[in-house]
Parts: sequence; structure tokens; C-alpha cells
Amino acid sequence: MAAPRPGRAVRGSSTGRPLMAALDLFGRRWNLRIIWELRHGPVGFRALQERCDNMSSSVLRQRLTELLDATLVEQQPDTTYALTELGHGARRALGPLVRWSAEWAATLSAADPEDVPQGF
Amino acid sequence: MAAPRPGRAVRGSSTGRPLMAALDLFGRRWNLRIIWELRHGPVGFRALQERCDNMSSSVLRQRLTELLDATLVEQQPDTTYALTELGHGARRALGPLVRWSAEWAATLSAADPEDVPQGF
DNA sequence: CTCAGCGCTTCGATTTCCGAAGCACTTGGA
DNA sequence: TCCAAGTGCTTCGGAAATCGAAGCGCTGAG
Repeated sequence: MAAPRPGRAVRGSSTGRPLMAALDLFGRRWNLRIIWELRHGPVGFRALQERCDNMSSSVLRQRLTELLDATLVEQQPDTTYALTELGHGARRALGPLVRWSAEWAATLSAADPEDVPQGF
Repeated sequence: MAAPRPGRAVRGSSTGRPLMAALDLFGRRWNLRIIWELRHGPVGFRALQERCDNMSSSVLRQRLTELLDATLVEQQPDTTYALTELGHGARRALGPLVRWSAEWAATLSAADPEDVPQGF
């Protein structure tokens, strides 16, 4: 399947509305994680794979292709991958989600004695 | 697979860190969309299915089970589904992503003459 | 007593994802 | 110069997630 982009029919929506394209893109496994792991600068293929809990290299390549096509990620001359301006924007848009996840953890651990660790 | 929750080992991360649980939960197909479609109040099963481009009912049920377990969604006495307080928090955390997707569309359509529609 | 609509389940087909293996290439010593 | 180690990336068979059509049991309206 082609990478989701606004203006393009995507999985689950034929309208091409930008939000639907975004929801499709981010609803694909590992895409959110990849953007998160690139937040601090360029990372090489194998290093990125390690940061993503050793996800499958075939899927990593596929996701990177999609993110390149969506212009959220670009490949540097030294072949490492980095967020574009747009990619950094997406990363910033994820900030509230990070904060929310902490709130989520706090709420659940208050209602439920499961062992919830610290940090993100 | 069990629904992702902070404190629980999830797909792609054994640490149980809240953010990783969130990235797993939202990285499953349709979950972002379901939360989005519930933003305006309770919706019944079949209506929700329609709003999600007639997604498979079996998967919808599975997702709802996960979201119920994660306490992002609750089922009303009349069997409709609605966001919990936590769910509304997640929905608000998605706000920046919505705004970003518009920016994304604008950037792509400026660089590229693909036909990008209006709205979200 | 229909009948339509509802929430939800089942199940076979399709798509996606996984993961181990390995290829081509570069770098850094010996 | 040769070799070992690391890199980016591909291939491919098996496992898992998703799809979608069909239908079951229930409820309220006519």
C-alpha cells in the first residue's frame, strides 16, 4: 500500500482529508515510535532498529520509505535518517500525547495496584 | 494480545513505560480513529462502525475491548460507547496532531500539485 | 406476530508483520 | 593486501493481525 499523504486515498478513508491520512500513517505500527526515536537527531538504520526494540528490518525499511515519501523524514548524505522540519512538527504535536500517557499511568496506578514504572 | 496499559509489557517494549504503552495502543489500527469519532459524545456500535468507514465489526469489537480495558472508553447503560475523562484527555492530546496534519497538507500541496482537499 | 434495527460473534480469505539469513559495501587494523 | 567487523538493506517462509460477509439473539415499533 502506498504511504498515506493528504490528498491521497488512504486505508479507511477515500476522501484524502489530511487528518485521515495522518491517522492512517500514525496508525501503522512503529511509525509513532520511529518519529519519537529520531527526536534527538540523525540515527543510522541499524541503530534505529535497536532503539525500536529490534523491530524487523524489513518493516523498518518499509516504514522509512513511507516516512520519506511523506517528507517527515529525510536521509542525510551519510545515509543516516533524520526528521525534516515537518517531521519535527509532528514530533512536537506528539508532546501532549507524551504528557497524557503519564497522566494515564498515574490514573491507572491509583485505581489499580499494578506496578507502573517511572519515566516515559 | 492484551490491551496495552502502562505497567504492562507491550508489543515492542518490555519496560511497561507509559509512553511505550501509549505508542502501542495508538499504533494499532483504528484506535486513533475511534477516539476521534467519539469526540462529540456517545455512539452506538453500528453507528461507530459506519463513522469509521465501515471497518470490520470484529476488529471494532476487539478495539473497543482494548479501549474499555485501558479505561479510555466506557459503555453506557444504553450500550452506546463514550469517552471517559481519560479518553477525553487523550482526545485533547490529539488536538495538536490535527493542527499539524493541516500544516502537513499545506506544505505538501505547495511543493506538489496533488489535489489536496479542504477540512480535516 | 412480524419485521427492522441493534450489539456482537464466527470464520475463511487477505494483508501485514515478523525474524533469521545473507548480500554488497565500507572501514580499520595486521 | 587481506581479513574481520560493521553498515544499509533485501529476501522469503511462517505467524499474526485485519478484513468482510454472514448470521445469531434481542428489543421496540407497528
